Amino acid sequence: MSILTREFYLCPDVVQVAMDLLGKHLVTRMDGIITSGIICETEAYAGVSDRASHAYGGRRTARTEVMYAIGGTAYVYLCYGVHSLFNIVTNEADIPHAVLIRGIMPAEGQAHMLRRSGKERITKDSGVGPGKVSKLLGIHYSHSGLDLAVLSDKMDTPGIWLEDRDIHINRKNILMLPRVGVDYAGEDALLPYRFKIG
DNA sequence: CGGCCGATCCACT
DNA sequence: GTGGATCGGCCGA
Repeated sequence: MSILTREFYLCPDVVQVAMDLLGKHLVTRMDGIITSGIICETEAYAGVSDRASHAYGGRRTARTEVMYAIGGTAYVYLCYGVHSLFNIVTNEADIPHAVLIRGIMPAEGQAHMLRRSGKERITKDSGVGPGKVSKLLGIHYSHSGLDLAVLSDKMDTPGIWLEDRDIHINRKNILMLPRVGVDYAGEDALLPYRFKIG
């Protein structure tokens, strides 16, 4: 087991990072409660040239400013007024690449996940859907800007990080698909920037 | 300041 | 398959 370090997130190829994240554990510590899931679906957002990205054209707003932070920073935003969507900023500072985490397979703390989601059982798709990822793991848009590579040692502060627990996903088992919900992006909506374990 | 709308989810038909 | 929920962010006036 090893915690993913800054080096992992600094990779200049956001598409590569999106694929490498499959099989990694996404772990949160909220109010001292640890929950985690194995990442099974991601989407890459390729910065200023990507019409689907919030940073397209170099746009900077109060919300998206964190996308310009150094790789390994959390970018979480509110979608449809209801869902917090969790992204991992990648690449060096001022290059606003990000990977949206679209799905996890619940691992540790499943009882807490059930409580957070109001469901009775964990099923195969309990953690599939970007809103559901955050719901299960207790991630809120107020956590935007958290550093995923340098953890606070205070148990009572929110913590989000990733772990490599030696799960290797063979490239042949990665499905490459168009991204979801980005029809407004014109030709970029067709890019195969969505990755899931097949 | 007002109005529109979204990198979604779920209940309901 | 469809539509409502729900509200912060973004843009135009």
